[in-house]
Amino acid sequence: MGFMARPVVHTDSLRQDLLAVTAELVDRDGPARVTLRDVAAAARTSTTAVYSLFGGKSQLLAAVVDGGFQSFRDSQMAAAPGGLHGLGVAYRTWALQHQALYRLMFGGALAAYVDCQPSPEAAADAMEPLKDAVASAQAAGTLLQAPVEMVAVAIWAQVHGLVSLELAQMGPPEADWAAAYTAALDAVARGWAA
Amino acid sequence: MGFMARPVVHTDSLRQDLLAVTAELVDRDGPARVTLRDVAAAARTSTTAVYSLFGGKSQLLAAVVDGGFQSFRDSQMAAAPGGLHGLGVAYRTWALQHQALYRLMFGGALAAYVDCQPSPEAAADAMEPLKDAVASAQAAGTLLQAPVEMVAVAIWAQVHGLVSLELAQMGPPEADWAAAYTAALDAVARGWAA
DNA sequence: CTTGTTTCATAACGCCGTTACGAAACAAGG
DNA sequence: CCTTGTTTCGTAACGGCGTTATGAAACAAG
Repeated sequence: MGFMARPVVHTDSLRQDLLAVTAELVDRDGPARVTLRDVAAAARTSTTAVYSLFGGKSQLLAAVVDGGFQSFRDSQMAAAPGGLHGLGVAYRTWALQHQALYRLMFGGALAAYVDCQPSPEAAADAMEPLKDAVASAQAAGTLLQAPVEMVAVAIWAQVHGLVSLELAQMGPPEADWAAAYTAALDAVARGWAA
Repeated sequence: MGFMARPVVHTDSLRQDLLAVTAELVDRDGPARVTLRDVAAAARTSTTAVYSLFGGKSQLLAAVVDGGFQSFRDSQMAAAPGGLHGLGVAYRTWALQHQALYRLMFGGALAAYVDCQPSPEAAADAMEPLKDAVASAQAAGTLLQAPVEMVAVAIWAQVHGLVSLELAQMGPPEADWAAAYTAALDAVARGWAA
């Protein structure tokens, strides 16, 4: 009676390979055209690996989304010294550099095409640098005294809304999104000023 | 040699039936779970009708989205007398009353899960009441003098971003979205004031 | 080398969007 | 009235998807 048998190949290293490969395919072909067979082939394994390591396509995409939120949070933390303005600029920069991922992170959850909602903690963690900046500005007396979460979510919604419309190509076709973005950041600064 | 043969059943009336049925299914089950077979069965026809009347599932969903934008524009026009604040309130009201449709209209285009992008004119028409209100406020001297389209798209992005985050259930779990929404509307008014 | 046990790749299943085919439904001509 | 011709659409087949079941592969122990 043997205890262990066939050597394990569905290891955590393969798990991260699958994550990377999936993120790459999402970025190249868009979320809709990513199939488990392609993912498995690109990672030199079979579709079974996705099921033994993630549970299914939904969970795989959800994990990719979570990774996206972590990357996004890192970029926000790196931009934190720049204050609210720096965070806003970094937000759009990251989104434009990871368009397909951003679409999946927010559009996927919105459209509910796949139940690939991020773990709530991932989204909350990504918002923390913004909340800190809001609290700092309030402490410095430059920002209106209002519940931190409310101000933060409103500012987040402003930048997310602009990036979202820009990526969805809504709004006027010849829109100068960069100009609109900076103008909106200024308006936010004035609107929430103490 | 007969000219006309079998009576035509794939008429424009059936076309609108399909639109209504699809919108209903989208609203009940979400866009992901809508299948052509279900749509055809609910409209008492076959899937062929979708192809002869729309061209395929993508165009059917795109038509539903266009109808959504028309309905949304009507609601905005009805709220136009209320000025910018009235438009903002009506925006969220409509979105909450047509959640699945709103998700499809904006999330679908964002995630690119289906190429169901609205016709650019439909989205542009829906923004016209807002642009008019911006122009009026500028003429009245209560709003900052800046390109109308830029101000309008920024304001739209603010309300869209908040509604989008609320529907995607992002942000703090016990958030008071109504309060955040009105606070954001006030901040917008201050930020873009003349 | 055989046995036993675990692990994963292959193949099958059901459902989807899409398309090809043939029956259905009528106008005209004998 | 029946046959012919023409147009139209419902049915059935096809390829591809996510998912699942099955059996071969790969080793430890006896």
